Amino acid sequence: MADRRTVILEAAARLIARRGVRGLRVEELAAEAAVSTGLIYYHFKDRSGILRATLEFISDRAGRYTADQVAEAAPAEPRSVLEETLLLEFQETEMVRENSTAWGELRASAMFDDTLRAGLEDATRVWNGEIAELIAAVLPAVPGDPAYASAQRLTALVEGLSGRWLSGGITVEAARDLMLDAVDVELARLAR
Amino acid sequence: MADRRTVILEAAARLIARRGVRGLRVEELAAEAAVSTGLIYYHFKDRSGILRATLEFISDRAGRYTADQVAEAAPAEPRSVLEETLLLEFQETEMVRENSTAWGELRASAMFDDTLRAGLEDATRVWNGEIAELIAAVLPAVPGDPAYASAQRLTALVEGLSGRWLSGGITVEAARDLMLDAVDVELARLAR
DNA sequence: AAAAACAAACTGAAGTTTCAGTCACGTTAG
DNA sequence: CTAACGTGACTGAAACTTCAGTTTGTTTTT
Repeated sequence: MADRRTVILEAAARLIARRGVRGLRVEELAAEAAVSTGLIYYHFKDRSGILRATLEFISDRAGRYTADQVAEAAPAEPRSVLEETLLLEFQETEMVRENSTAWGELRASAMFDDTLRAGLEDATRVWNGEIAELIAAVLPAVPGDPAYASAQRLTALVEGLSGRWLSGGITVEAARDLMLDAVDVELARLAR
Repeated sequence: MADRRTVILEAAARLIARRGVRGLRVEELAAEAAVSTGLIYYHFKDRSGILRATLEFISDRAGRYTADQVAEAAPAEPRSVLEETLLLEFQETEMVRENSTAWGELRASAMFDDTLRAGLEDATRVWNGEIAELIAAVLPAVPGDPAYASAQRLTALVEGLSGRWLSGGITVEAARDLMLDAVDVELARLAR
């Protein structure tokens, strides 16, 4: 098993997904990680330190699983790579749900906690960049700027749709359909 | 001045926008509304009752200010009515920022609080319906279903972009530009 | 028209619970 | 040996909720 620090972070991600940042109790985190509260303060300065570290942990993990799954798949046309990558965020698996929920929570928390903003922005920029590159792979003729704008819209839409999915407003399937159409719409526009 | 119950709700919206749902303290709410803590429990059963009532209050108010501002404006082409309506959510005014922030907070909270979901879904459905109608006004030939799907994408995008705006990721101007292009993209697709 | 009864709105301090953070004291690996 | 790792009971402040009682306004009685 991973070292205790990692165990704590995994537990934090799980708990944030289940109860939200607002509902994260240090004592409960200790129980979930099967660890003492003292150890948590040994590894992380304070509650907000836990959150910051968890954000980093989650975005690392998200980056890893998207990269993995895309690499795993048979070499496909650029377009379906783009679609698959965006759709990875809409799956009924524990890890995706966990990551998405926690991500949404941290995004929401960042509105009131400056210390979270920097990390969130970096992660968002990286994500936008990845999507922009995938778009460029589909339409090499398109200059970078419009592609990046499309990427911003698509990733923002992922977040918006995730919010609705996770708060019970729509099903994963509906979210996937809406997302696919959005890709279609954006590419058609860029191709013009 | 409005009755005390309303005063409390206005104060709650202000405070949620300033400190977040998690940061809402009943005592602070009492102070902000210039009211005793007891009165809050007199009008709302408990803390979560405050949140539920505030959600309702906010979505009513949002409905009102969009309707008002659109009605106020000189009769315009349907297309710009649609654009204006969506852009109303991206303004650097106190009330819009307040509504958007509080809305985002409540959406996030709904992921973990079932009692908030119903209200949120209703409000979302109404909003989608309004946008779908505006789309139909621009393109009367388009059947309702695709128009509603476009509306869903556009409102989800509003939420996604709002999240980024309010957590400092992008400026209002950037959000507005991205939004306008999204309208363009969606309409172009529907017109096909 | 004055008094009495009643109800709704409201107060603020006290009771209770919850929770982040600490500390004195083990345990283990190098 | 010792430094890093780890424990869990404890603390104090802060927060939610309750409640006994006051004020204000309305209705009924005499």
